[in-house]
Amino acid sequence: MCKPLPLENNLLHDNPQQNHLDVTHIKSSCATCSLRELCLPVGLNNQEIQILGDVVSHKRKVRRGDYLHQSGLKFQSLFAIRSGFLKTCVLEEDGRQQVTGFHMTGELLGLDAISSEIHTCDAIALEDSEVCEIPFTKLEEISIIIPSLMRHFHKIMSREIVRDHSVMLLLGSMKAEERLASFLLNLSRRFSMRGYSESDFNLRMTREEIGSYLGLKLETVSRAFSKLQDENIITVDNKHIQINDINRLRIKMGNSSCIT
Amino acid sequence: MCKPLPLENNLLHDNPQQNHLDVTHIKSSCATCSLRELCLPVGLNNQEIQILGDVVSHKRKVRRGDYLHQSGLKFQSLFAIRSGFLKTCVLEEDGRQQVTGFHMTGELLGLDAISSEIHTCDAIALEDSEVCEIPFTKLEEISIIIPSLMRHFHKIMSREIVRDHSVMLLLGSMKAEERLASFLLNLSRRFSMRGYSESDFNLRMTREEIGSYLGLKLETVSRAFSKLQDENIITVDNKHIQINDINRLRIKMGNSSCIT
DNA sequence: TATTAACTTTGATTCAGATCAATCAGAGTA
DNA sequence: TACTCTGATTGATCTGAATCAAAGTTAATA
Repeated sequence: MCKPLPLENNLLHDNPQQNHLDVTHIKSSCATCSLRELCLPVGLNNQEIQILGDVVSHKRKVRRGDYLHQSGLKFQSLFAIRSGFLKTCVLEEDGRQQVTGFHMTGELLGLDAISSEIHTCDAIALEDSEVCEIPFTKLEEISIIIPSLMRHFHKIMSREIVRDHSVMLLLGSMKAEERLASFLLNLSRRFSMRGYSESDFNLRMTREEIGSYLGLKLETVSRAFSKLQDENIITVDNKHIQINDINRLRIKMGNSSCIT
Repeated sequence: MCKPLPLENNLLHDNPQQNHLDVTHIKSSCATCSLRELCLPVGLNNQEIQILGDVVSHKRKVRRGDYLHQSGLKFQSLFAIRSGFLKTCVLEEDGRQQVTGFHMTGELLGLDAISSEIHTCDAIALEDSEVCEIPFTKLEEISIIIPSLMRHFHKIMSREIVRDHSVMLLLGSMKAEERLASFLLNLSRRFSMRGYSESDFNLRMTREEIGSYLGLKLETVSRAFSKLQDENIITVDNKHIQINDINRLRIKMGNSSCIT
């Protein structure tokens, strides 16, 4: 545990090249553990790490199926995922629901709640997970003391906006199979960044949840899986996915016939 | 000109109640003009206004059809819209395009570019517009001096994330007519917040651009307009829209028969 | 003002994905 | 071991939106 993984949506990376600081001097308590992920490559000195450590101290476990936070509740803290896998979803009064994201180690949850100080979506663990709670007021306070942290935080928020835009592109202009290909490639890349196989992984979510995220019905998701398997691009065994030909999968995503 | 409008996605409003500061002492140069929108209700003192004023000094005009910024170019500044109307859109190598938003007075553009310091989308004026350029590095610098400004900036970024999530909900789970209803209600509210009629306005964008934003083809958009007109909910005369029954329009948006 | 180009509407047809339905597989649980 | 429940697959059918096509309208420009 506590290995310094390369992560994509965390407070950790400004850019990948800055990834080599020696932090072996940090005691490996669990709080500090996530701290390493949070502050590592921002280039903090010991004193700054100490300051940040006082903020990011509270750890929390979320069992599979439980809420990390719920829409409508007061916002206090951001959550940095230490381990596990969660989904976020918004839902309307009329019961309409939309999965807005799947989140894994190193990613930061709760950004949407900053504006109104009330959570606007639910975060639910898809497997037993661990998060570090980061009281937001305190984070803002120390941002003033540690400008590089502030800068990094801004980048994380911005990255979330970019991600959302690419989901909008997907939902607005891709066909079912293209959406699934895009989804698998995204997961693949994120697993790979964390040191796991990019071509062999287990899905944590159901077909229905994938469908919600991709704007498709579960049957359509299932059919798209089968289609990709028939073409020998992937191998599907329930939740276990193997990517046999990642290039062809990329082509599946890209070559829209409808270049409207 | 330079009237202090109530705006939704700007540096101005923390919440609507804070809207009554006397800023008549500020000289009404055009830069300061946008400044009033930018800093007003964050509760800054004169000295702080001065500091901010030095940052938000450069004004820029964008003629209809011109780019404010283009995907791929280096990011330097955020842009606060002083007047006019713009669209932002992302496009893939394969020509796929997606309008990610329509933006009006008081809104802030360029947030997506903070993460990579390169613009990830195009911003194009749909009518002659004026923006204030805000060098981002400087904004971050003065955020350290003026914490309430930083806090406000975080809320703006967060609000953009919330907005994107609601577009994802729209694209992922609404039918054509519901999407259009939702779109019109959103415009209506935003015009209304700026002191314009909520029930009578002119669209700045084409059916095709609406379609791109809503994940529909232009013909479908046109048909949805006609349908709403046939039901006497709205009156459509090309780009001129009148909402005759805003409640029924709300129902159109909400009562999905497909509560899956 | 005439001419052209861009945009909008409407109709006919097609098709991708939703819906309905049945079966199957796997994970718990009694 | 059987039983139940949830989730996945596959087939048949239906439907909303895309596509194709043809006018009609508006705005831009000479």
